[in-house]
Amino acid sequence: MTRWLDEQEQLAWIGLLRLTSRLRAELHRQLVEDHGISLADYELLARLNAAPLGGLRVRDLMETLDWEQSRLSHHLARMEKRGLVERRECTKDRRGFVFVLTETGRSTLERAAPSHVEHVRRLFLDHLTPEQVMHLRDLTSTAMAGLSDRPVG
Amino acid sequence: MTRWLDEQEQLAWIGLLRLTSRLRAELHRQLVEDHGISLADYELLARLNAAPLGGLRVRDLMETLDWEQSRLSHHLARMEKRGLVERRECTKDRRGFVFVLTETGRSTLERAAPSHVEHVRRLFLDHLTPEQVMHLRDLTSTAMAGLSDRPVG
DNA sequence: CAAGATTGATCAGTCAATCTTT
DNA sequence: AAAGATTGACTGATCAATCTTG
Repeated sequence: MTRWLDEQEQLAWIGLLRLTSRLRAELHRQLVEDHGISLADYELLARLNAAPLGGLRVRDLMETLDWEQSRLSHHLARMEKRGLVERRECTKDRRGFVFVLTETGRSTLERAAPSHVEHVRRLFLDHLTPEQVMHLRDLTSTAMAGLSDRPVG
Repeated sequence: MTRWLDEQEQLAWIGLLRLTSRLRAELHRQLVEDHGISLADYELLARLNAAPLGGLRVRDLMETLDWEQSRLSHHLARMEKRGLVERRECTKDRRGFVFVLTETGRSTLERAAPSHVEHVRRLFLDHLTPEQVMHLRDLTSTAMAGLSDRPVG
């Protein structure tokens, strides 16, 4: 009864898992060695930087990063200690906090970004045709949508 | 000078990272809840099971899983304690070890596999067209090749 | 009580050092 | 010395419990 994966499906699926874990590992190493921040740090800094007013609530960060609440909370606490982000109390809703980049956080991101993006290209995007990039964009957006609106069970 | 990612490239790249981390998380949770094993456990059991004689050396597991040596070593030690795999000394090369599935390991895998594969389909593959699956297979294989034979620096 | 978020315990992954056999 | 693999210490992620405000 089980609809097992045929060889092509297996190649696609296992390949996807292996590819992304290798890419993450390489990009992580590069960031740690060259800029002293982890890939997770980078992603968080980048989201804060892209935010309209340079700050986001924990709730919003959770959604854009797709992290668990406690992971985010622990991570923000560590980054705060390291002086990369700053915590501010929420004016409207005193349950929440807004996190903003510090000057150190912003300059670290600005120094790291060019080489990081260059690595993303060299390790990955440069090996694809423009059509493949467009296919990938469609595929990820379709698949993410499929993941979100599936039945509760 | 930096070749920044345009909007389409960003959607493809960020989408890929988010998609795979969500898929991993969901599949992991399902395996833990339903079968008491992690996604990492599953992958390791599956590789051992697919091996010609039901066993593999640590070195070979490292390559097919793309894990660090010490991660694999720690993981194998834990799985050995839980009775999922069994360690055997290598006859030809006494530096190495061969790991094989125990009866428990094999039956755990056999119970977990159908629902796991079903989840991979429902969460991911079912949302794609057959063409998209073939594109993904090509893309991952191209990208993995590109990752491997890049210059040393 | 629900929503926003933190805390502490525990477990998995990584790095550097080590041990044994070739 | 190099290859195959393990170990211990440290960092990061997850789970359940908790705290505070709405």
